[in-house]
Amino acid sequence: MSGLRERKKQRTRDALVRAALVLFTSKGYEHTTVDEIAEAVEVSQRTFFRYFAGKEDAAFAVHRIAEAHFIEAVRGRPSHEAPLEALSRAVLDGWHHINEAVESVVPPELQMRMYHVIESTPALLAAHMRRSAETEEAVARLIAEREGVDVDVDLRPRVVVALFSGLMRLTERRWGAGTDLSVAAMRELTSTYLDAMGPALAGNWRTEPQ
Amino acid sequence: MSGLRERKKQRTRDALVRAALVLFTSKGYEHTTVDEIAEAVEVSQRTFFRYFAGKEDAAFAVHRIAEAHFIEAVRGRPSHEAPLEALSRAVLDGWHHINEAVESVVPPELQMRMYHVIESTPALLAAHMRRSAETEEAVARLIAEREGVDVDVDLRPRVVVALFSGLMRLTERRWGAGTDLSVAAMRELTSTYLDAMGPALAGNWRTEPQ
DNA sequence: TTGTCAATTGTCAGTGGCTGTCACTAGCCT
DNA sequence: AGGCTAGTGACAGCCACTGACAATTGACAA
Repeated sequence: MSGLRERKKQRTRDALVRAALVLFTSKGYEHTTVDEIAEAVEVSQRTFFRYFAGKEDAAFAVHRIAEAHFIEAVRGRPSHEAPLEALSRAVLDGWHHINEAVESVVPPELQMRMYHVIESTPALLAAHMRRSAETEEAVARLIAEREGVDVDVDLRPRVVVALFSGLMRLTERRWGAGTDLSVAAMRELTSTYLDAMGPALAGNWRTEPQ
Repeated sequence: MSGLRERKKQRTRDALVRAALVLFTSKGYEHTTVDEIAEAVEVSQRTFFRYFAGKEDAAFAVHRIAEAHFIEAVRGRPSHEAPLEALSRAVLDGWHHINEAVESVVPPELQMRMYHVIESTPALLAAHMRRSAETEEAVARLIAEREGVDVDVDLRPRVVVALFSGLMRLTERRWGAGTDLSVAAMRELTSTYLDAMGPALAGNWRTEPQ
């Protein structure tokens, strides 16, 4: 199964991710060079690029795990839940499981700080948003499947997901801007914003201030 | 007013934008080097970087104009319109004016093809989404002002804008994926997706298929 | 006009991300 | 044991981008 070769490879990869995150969160993403990451793990720069497509790729190594878990969480929602409900619960319930999966590679606190770095580094934020857009497409297909409609004919799957994603990006942004970077804070923000959806789409805000 | 110096600068800048767009749309963004752009306008590479923060910045020179126009369009909406209505109309009506403003710098057809390049170039798509996020914040403040609420207390401004933006990104993506890159096509897609908002958020899709 | 100042530009040198190539080492398989 | 090959290091090179300094040129006053 897992020969010496493969295990060594996995260890090198994990070490690179950890070293990268430690450096990114301490000196900042842009002020960290690939050479420094490679040196910290005692491999050549060339080897770093054999594991990661680029510096950016290393920054999202952990994030990738979280995304995969979110998709699985959506897939696991009981089919009687309405689309928006399923998405909301997948996010709210998913956070704990995501953290479990992640901490086998890096300490959770490091990952939380990395979120902050991503949010405050333009290049990483941009990459993050593009990645989210890709996830969006996958989730839209999932929702379509759940509801038994054709994603290329019925607009609703992509529309709910687009609306939901817009809201989640807002939540992330507000979470990153704050000081409480805990999972609990994220959960609370998420439901607060979800609850604000209805009122925000209401026709007239002035007759009934919130 | 506009001395020789300033006019010359403007001409150089416009020439750089045009050269960049022509090259980006013909050879692709990544296969175009800054040297080539500079050479096409007969300035040094260093000069290019004095006009633009980077290659990416040149790619969005036109886009920037469109964004500013959208914000103005929102500001110009009569105050009796509900927030979502104002945003929708600003986009739908805005397209024509945006095109007018843009064509003084580059031919509209070139700009349309550039949209396509942005949509299909990961690095540019990422940058585009980050830029949109910044616009989002500005629009949220505008809406808050319109409705006379505090953007840091009332969640609704940011929420409508987040939802609306999610939908607009979806529209852009679908538009870019299609073959009809006309303004008319964009307008039609926009209202189609806007109309799908209600049904998509409805609790149960199965009882009443669309 | 002409001299002076300041803005604009070109040149040069250097950093850092990223890639291709090639030889070498170390795990794997018969 | 010995050949095979994945993984690696070393080196060279491309390109985006930046800082420093010198040359040029428009602006403006004497």
